[in-house]
Amino acid sequence: MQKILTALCDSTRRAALAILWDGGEHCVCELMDRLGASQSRMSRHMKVLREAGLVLDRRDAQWVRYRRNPDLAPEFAAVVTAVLAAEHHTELETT
Amino acid sequence: MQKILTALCDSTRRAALAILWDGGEHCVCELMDRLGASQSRMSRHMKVLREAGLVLDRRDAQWVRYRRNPDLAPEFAAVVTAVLAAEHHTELETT
DNA sequence: TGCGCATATGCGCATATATTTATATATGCA
DNA sequence: TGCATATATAAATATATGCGCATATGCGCA
Repeated sequence: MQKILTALCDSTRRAALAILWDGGEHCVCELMDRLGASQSRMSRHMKVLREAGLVLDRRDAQWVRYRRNPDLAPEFAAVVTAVLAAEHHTELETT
Repeated sequence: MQKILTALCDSTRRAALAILWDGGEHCVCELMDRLGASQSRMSRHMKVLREAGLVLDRRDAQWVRYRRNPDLAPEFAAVVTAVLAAEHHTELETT
């Protein structure tokens, strides 16, 4: 629980989760580009998400592809979904 | 959003929220006792919750009574509820 | 084997956050 | 007014977090 909330407490990590949450696979370089984050920064953030159990990674040739962890306990998945939904909601208001 | 997640990122604050989330009013001294927190610590934690918009306070004689903010936007209330539910769930597992 | 791309990590710095101690403020009551 | 209770806050300190830079590692390809 604590690790998950800590992971959710950073906007770059939430943005990465928002991209991954559809279930697709995305490599670190794609996330870097889309979020405008430096390489080391992106890598570290993904490590936090991985260690919180929110995402899984898989090496594919020279890339590492991240994806949502499908085995995340439902009550934790609900937290992530609620946070992403709330953020999406407020973004729409701000725009 | 950021303030709400920061507020949720501390176990003492989550425990206080769990007590307040039923809608009742509770003074700081009660929260101190129930959570085993020192006075200044409890006061600061409640300030974080208040500034995140999660709770409201009201002075009643020499006490300050805190309660859940009923006007919290539903998408944020959903986040809090999901977090408290997840925590409650894991507590049951651990016990 | 050597090179280049993709990713991870150690290190140091700056900033944020939490905690304790001490003190200040507000209220009720004698 | 003076004291007790309840709460807030300031100062000092410890700890955590995020970041960039440099470097290491893994992989494909020539």
